[in-house]
Amino acid sequence: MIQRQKGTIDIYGDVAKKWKYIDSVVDMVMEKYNYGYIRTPIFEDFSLFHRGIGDSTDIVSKETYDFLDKGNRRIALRPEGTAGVVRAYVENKMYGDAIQPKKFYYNGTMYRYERPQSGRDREFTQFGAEILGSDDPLSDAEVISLAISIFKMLGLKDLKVRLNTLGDKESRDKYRQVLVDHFKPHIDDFCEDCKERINKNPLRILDCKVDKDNELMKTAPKTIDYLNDESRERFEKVQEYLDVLGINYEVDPTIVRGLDYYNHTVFEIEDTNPNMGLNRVILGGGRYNGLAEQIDGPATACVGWASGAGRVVDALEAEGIELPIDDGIDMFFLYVNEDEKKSAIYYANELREAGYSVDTEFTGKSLKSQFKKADRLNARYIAVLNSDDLKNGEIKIKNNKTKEEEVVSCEALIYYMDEKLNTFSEEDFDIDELMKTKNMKEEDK
RNA sequence: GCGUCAUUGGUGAAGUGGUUAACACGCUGGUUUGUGGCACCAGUAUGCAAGAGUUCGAUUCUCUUAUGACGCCCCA
Repeated sequence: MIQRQKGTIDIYGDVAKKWKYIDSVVDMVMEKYNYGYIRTPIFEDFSLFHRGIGDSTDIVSKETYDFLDKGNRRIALRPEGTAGVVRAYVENKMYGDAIQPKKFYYNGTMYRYERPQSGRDREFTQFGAEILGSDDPLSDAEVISLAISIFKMLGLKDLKVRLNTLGDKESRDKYRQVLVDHFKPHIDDFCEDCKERINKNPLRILDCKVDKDNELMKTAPKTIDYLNDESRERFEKVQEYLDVLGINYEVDPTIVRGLDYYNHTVFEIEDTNPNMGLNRVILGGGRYNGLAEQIDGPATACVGWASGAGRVVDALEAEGIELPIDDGIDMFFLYVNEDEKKSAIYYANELREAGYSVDTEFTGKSLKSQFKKADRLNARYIAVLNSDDLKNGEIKIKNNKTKEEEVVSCEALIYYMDEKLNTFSEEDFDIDELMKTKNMKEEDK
């Protein structure tokens, strides 16, 4: 049997409805914040992701999903969304557009050649937002606020925003050296991995799981103490804006980014619900003022984040949040013989064109099993077609909630459904009441 | 790339070196010859991830491969 590829998932049924709902919330909130949808290719030239990453991590050597195509081009499946967006920005010379900065969002699949584990697949979906062309601290605060808006809209409550700054390049380099000086003399007390990290990526020692209780961890220098004045003031501004926006956050000096095009603000949002697995971070982002230049574009100040949709689904699950997903169909048609079947497809089609969700059986099974199916589909109404009724130009409609049956004339079927299912029926929509409140508001003015 | 544990029908699963692979749900049909969701009855894996080996004989033991869960590395 042909199986699905390692680290990939099939999403269907009720789970697919969740994903679709998340997508719709993302679209809606992004639009509110005036971020334009951008869609870049899933595969790119390998060097787009390779460039500037260097040998300090395993990223290139083992985690990029790459291959040679038939034209001997080295292709990489995108491991993240930002590089493609920046490439598109540079290639299409968007830095020349009248409206600046550019604000984009994306939502799509990403690929990493990794061993699957909890919260980690080889193909996964991320949505993300980027602001290209602004260095103002407000842009940092805005993207965080945007992220919180999305998660709030979805109903997530157990959120924790962790914030840190790496400072500018000068501060960053200085800090790195101080950190090495701090750990180096005692590195023998640390785990094998940390002995590697001291040379390759010293910032990562800070979030080592093995040595987290080591005394040197607690006394380790903090990025914040090695910022130059400009970087410090910048970080304070970001926090001021977050305060105005009413966003709770906590400054956490262990949040780092390995790649050297990152600077200044970095942040993560995690779901602290105990039902989440070990991988609780549902969003990560930061400022990457160095990236555009690395791919031969003009120096461009950028900030953004990406969120793993799969982990958001996990978080919704962990918090036990029921999404307002419309379930069920408006009408299910039952029939037994061929003439009734033809009427069923005819009227089903009419209702569908009138905007109702309708289904019917392809093969006439027993009435019993058709009733069962109507129940499973959560049909609000059931049309029981009967040759004798049809001869009289009538259809029997059963309300599947109250079990009441009514005989409706065929021509009036759509009007009948309009009356029964119209969401703007007089019961829920009292125009007089609305006018009253409107007038009151106007009086207030 | 490394490690631990797992893989039995449509689903949840029990089980054993030996001629019929429990039980439950679901599904199909019937009791009820066109009004269901209840009840009762019947049917529903020549098959135990794939391949190889050990054996008189393997779903059960061994090895390889694949996949899954979880962890390490890494996490752009």
